[in-house]
Amino acid sequence: MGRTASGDPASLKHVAALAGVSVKTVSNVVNGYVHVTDTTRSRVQRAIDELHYRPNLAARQLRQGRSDVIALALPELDLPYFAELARSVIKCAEEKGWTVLIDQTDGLVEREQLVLDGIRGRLIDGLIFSPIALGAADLERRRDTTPLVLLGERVFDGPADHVAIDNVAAARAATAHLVGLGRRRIAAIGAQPLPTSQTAHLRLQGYQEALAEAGLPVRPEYVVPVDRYHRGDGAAAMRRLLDLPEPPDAVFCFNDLMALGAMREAYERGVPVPHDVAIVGWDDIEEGRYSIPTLTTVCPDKQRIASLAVDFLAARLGDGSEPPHEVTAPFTLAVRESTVGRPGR
Amino acid sequence: MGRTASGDPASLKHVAALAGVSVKTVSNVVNGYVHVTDTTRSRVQRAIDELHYRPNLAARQLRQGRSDVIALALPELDLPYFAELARSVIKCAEEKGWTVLIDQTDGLVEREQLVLDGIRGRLIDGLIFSPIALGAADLERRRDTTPLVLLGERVFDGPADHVAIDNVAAARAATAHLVGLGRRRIAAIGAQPLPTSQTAHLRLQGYQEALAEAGLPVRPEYVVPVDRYHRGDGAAAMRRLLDLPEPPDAVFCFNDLMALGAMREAYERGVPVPHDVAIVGWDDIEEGRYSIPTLTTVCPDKQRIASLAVDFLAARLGDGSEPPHEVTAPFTLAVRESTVGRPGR
DNA sequence: GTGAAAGCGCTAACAG
DNA sequence: CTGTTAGCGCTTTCAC
Repeated sequence: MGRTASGDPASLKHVAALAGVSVKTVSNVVNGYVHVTDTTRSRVQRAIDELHYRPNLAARQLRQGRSDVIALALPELDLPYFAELARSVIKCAEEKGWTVLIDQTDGLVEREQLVLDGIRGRLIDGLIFSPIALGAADLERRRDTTPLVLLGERVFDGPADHVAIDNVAAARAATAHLVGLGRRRIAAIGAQPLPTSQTAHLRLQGYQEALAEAGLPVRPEYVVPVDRYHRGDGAAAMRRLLDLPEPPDAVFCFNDLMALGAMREAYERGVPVPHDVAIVGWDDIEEGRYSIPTLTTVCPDKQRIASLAVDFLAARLGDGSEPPHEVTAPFTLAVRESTVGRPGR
Repeated sequence: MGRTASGDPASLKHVAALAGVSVKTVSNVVNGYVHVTDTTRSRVQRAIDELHYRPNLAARQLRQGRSDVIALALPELDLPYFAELARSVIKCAEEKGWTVLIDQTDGLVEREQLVLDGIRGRLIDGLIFSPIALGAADLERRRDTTPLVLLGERVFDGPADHVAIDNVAAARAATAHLVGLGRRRIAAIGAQPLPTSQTAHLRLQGYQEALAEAGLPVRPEYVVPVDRYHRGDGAAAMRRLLDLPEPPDAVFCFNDLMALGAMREAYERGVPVPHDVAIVGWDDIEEGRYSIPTLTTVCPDKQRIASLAVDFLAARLGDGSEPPHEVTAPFTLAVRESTVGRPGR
């Protein structure tokens, strides 16, 4: 056995001593350098195995100035959209040899501010951030220099890369689909009181544009604001809509979770979907492919979004000199039972 | 401006120079030590603010031997059960001042092995691991000394802390519930061909015990194996069951996702749930509270599991000398529409 | 109360 | 091809 008979982890020095070589040689072997004799290599390798040597990443990072760790900051991990996105980001990052550390902001201003302030102190090489509460001003004010890629709406032409989909166009497409089905009393669930929420604002805009195009009025009572984008909020909003003297015959929900909540509420009230009320969601979460009925939805290309974000970060880490990117990821509209009913029936 | 006029991040030395004190004093201020004059403190603080100083966590870790980062290794982040669990773990860890880094294993042997081998170098202080493919033998073989807490089934009395629920009892309760409703042809979805899967084995055992207690036979054709625990697997399994000459009048699915898939399949075949076939799941994911019909399910106390796991790790990090803990978290059975139908109808 | 110096484990630079 | 040295930024002695 080597010097580290007890539990204390072995260092390069221990391995070098056991193998009878210098630390540099061990380092060369560990890092897979070519200029090492096979005999030396195998001798070192044996020492490594014997001591169960693992490189100390903190020391390496201190020396090299990078950790190969990036942070992914998002509101809630148990919101399916973000969970699916996180899965893709982690997968893409892994291909680059990066580890992902998760920051859960709960969409709270102070948490998001901390993330932006670089709370992770040089621990991370880069940050992929999906802001909810923070707006353009907060981002402009940022002093931390950690490379940043923003996910979600394009809030401004700031100093950060940005990956988003065309919210207005997608919202217009979703609403137009309902119009095309002959629906005339089309409501929207997901407006947000806070002016910071670009997402809600843009989707609302697309909704209004589509109505205008169809010559339909925008009825204020058909635009329902919500606090969060959870199932319960969708259900509550639907309750309000169905209580109206003239309830809508279609509802465009700004995310799938609310759409699912709204469908559940319709079911409880005995209102058949899509016959009496058609429902469209947004996010294309797996759940909507198995719900009863299945959910028509706007499909942002999540894998694409994830890979673009990771690629941007990679470019930024390569040489910090490129101009900010802004990219619009593609989307499609998946038409399912919640608007057109069951085929062959 | 201080020495770091350009973008290079400021170090303790820079701050010390600007404030006209030694690095030690700055360190004292940063770490909130008491023995510092108010005047000194404020002077240092001003320098910190001016230079936007952030401590270098890698250097601190190298010196202190700990990073306050833990890893959470689980199969897939977009499986709602794990997403919800991850959320809780991150929240609990945060209360301890820890950051969580996610390792996604996809349930693959090699990935799980890497996690266990301490691939993270000394980057992480501890590991919370939910194994799928690895069994007792692999865990026994582990050489890495990073404190480990296992989530899920108690595969063995090994050298690691363990948090799980009583799978046999919960499976028995779920099956007994179906028996109590008068169902007599009760199937099970989720058996696993691999002998390593303790989870599937234990749940199957509980199912069989409950049938035996009720004097019902265990029909081999009613026990359906699956590859993964996804919605699609549940749907496929249900297809097989409904194709039987004598289809079951109840199905116990080993997780919610498969139950949801099974419900969808029943719907597509025009088989009413729960009238013709009652369905029980396992995990109590949020989705099952809004599905149509809502899903009867075994509810493991996820928050409890998360906090126990984090607490174990904390104890282990405090002084590495305690004996391994094994704790059984509580569970309940949530009875919903998928077995008893809609109340008041 | 504050300062000076050593060293955590590693790799970059330069010798040999 | 391999060895030596220095130093990343921080905290931890130990002086003062």
